[in-house]
Amino acid sequence: MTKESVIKILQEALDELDLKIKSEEIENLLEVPKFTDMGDFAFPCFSLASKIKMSPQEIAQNLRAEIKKIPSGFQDIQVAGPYINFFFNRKNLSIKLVNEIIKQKDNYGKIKIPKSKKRIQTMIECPSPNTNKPLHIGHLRNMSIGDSVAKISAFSGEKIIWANLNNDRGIHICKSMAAYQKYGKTKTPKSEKIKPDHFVGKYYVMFGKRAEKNKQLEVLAHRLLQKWESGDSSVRTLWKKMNKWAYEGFEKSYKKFNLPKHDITYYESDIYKKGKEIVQKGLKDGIFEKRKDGAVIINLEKEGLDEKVLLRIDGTSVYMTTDLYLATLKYKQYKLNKSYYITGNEQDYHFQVLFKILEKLGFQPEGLKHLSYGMVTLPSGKIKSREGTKGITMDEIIENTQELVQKELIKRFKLSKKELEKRSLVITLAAIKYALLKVDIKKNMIYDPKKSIAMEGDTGPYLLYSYARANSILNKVMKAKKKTKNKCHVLKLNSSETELVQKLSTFKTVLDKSHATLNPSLIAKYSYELSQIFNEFYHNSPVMDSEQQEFRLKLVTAFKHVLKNSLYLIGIDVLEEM
RNA sequence: GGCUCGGUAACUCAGCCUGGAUAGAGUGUCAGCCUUCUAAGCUGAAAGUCGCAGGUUCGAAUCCUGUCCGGGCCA
Repeated sequence: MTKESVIKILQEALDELDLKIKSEEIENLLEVPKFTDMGDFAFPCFSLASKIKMSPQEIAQNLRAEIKKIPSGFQDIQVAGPYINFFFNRKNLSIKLVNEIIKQKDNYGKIKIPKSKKRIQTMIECPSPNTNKPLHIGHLRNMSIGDSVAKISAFSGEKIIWANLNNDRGIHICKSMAAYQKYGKTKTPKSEKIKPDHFVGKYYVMFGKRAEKNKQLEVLAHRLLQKWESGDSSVRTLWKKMNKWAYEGFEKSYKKFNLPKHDITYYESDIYKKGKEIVQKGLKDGIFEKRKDGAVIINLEKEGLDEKVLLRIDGTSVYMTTDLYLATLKYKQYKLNKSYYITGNEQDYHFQVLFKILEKLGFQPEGLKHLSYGMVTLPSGKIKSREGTKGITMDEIIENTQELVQKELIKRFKLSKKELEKRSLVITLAAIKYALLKVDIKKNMIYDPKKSIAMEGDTGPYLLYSYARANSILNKVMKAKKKTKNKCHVLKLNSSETELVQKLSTFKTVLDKSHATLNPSLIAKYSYELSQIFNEFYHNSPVMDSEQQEFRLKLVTAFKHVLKNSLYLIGIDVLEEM
C-alpha cells in the first residue's frame, strides 16, 4: 500500500476523463494532508482547472465518480472540496510498521554499508578553538552542531574523521602570556585552584583591562610575538606552558560534553608558514599575480569578491595561505569524499574566498563545505571575550544549568549522590544541546545567562521525560505480568494512535532530509513533535488492561526506539527513569 | 559603499527550498485536569496588516522586483 497505488488509481480515473497526465506529474501534485483525518494522501485539482474549463471542486467530484470500486488496501477515498483524499487501511499498516521498528530496534533507520563496499569518508573539523581563553557559548553551539552532523552522517553510512585545529599562535595568546608574565609570575592553575583554561583566560581578560592604562603591556605582547616567531626559547617555553593549560581545560570540557575523541589534531603553529609553495605555484601558473608593492594577490573582482593578499610584502603568510595548505593536506592524508568546517557565520566571506581560490587552483575536492551557524549573542550584544566571559563560558553554563536540574530532581526523588550527579548531567546536556540545535543553524540567537536554559515545554527535558514515561509503562505492564498471550490485533485506531503511527512512519524521511541538508534542527523538531504526540496518547489511551493492550505495548516500544534514535542523532542520551 | 544573513503572536522560534485546505509550537496570561501507566505532563481560551510596497499566479508567509530596519563580513 503505497504512493504508487494512489498514482495508479488516479491515472486510470484521469484517463477516463480524457485527461492525459504523466505519472511523475501526478506524483508531484500529490501531497500529505495537514491533518490525519484528511487521509494519507491528497490530490489537489487546482492545476487541472486551468487545463479544462471546470472548477477544481467539480473536477474532484468527477474524478471520484470514475473510481468505481475502492481497491483493497484502501479504507476510503473521499472528496473534500477541491481535494481527493485517500485513506489507507491503517490497521494493517500500523502493525507492519511497529513490528519492523521493534525488530530493528536502535538500528531502525540506520544505513549499513557492507564491508566489501567502501564507505564515504567525511572529515568534520570542530570546534577549532583559540588557546587564549576557555570555551564559551559559541563553542557549545559549534560542538552541538558538529557532533550531530557527524552522527547523522555516520547513521547514513559515512565514516567520520573527527578533526580539530588549535589556533595556538598569534597575538591573542601573546596577550595572555604578557599579562601572565607581568602579573601571574609563578602562579599556576593549581596554586589558584582554577580550571587551567580559565586560568589562561583570566590573564587574557586582565590584559584587555590593564592595557588601556598601561601602554607597556601592548608593547610587551608584540615583543613576545616577535620573539616567539624567532624561536626564542624562554618565550617558547612560556607559550608551551600556557597552551598546555588551555588543552588540559579543553579536554575536560570535551569529555563532559561527550564530544567524540578527535582522530587528528592540527596546530596552527605547525602549519602557519606552510602553503607558500602552493602560492608560488599559483603565481607561476598565472593564477595569482604580484602587486606593485611585491605582495602576492589574487583578484576576484570578476567573481564579485575582492582582491585577496596571499603573501605579504615581506613574504609572510596570511590565514588564507595556511588554510589553502590545510585544505589540501586533509585530502592528502585521508582519502576524503567530504570535508566540513564548522564555524560561526562571521567567517562566511573567508571561506567563500578560500573555496574560490581552491577552485581556481584546480583543486576541486568533492564535498568541501563550510557549515556556518549564526552568532550567539548576549542580550547586551556581541560576546567580547577580552572584556570577560563571566557566566557565558561553556563550563559555567553547564554548571549553572546542572544546579537547577539538581534542585528539580531533589524536589521529586530521593537519589544517591552519585545517581543525582549522573542523572542531572544527562538532563543538563539534553537541555543545552536541544536548545541550541532546535534553532535553524543559520539563525543568530540570543543567549540570556539570567534566564538560563528552560526545562518545560519545547525543551530537552521534555523529550527525556516522554521517553522515561514510555519506559515506565512497559515496566509496569511487565511487573504486573498481565501480558496476555493474545495475538497483537487492532480493533480500532483512535486519533492518537493514528497520529503516533504516522509520525513514526516519517522518521526515515526526516533523517534523509536532515542528512541531505546537514540540518540537525529537523531531527530536533521531529523529536519534539513525536514526543508531543506520544504525550497526548499517554493521556487519552491507557495501555494496561486496555482492549488492545498488545498493540499499544508494541506502539510504545516502537516509540521508545525511534525517539532514542532521534535523540542520539542530536547528541542526546536518554534516561530509563527520570 | 559592496557582499551576505535575517525580519512571522507580548517573547523565543517552526513553516519559505518544492506556492494550495483554518499561518503552527513553546514561554508568558487566563480557565480546567493528579484515588487510574511519572503533573518536567494533558485539555481549552485569548493573542498574528507573516517588516512595507508592487509584480507573477485561479491562488503568495512561500516565487520575482523595489524599499525600510537589524546582525555579520569585506573595504
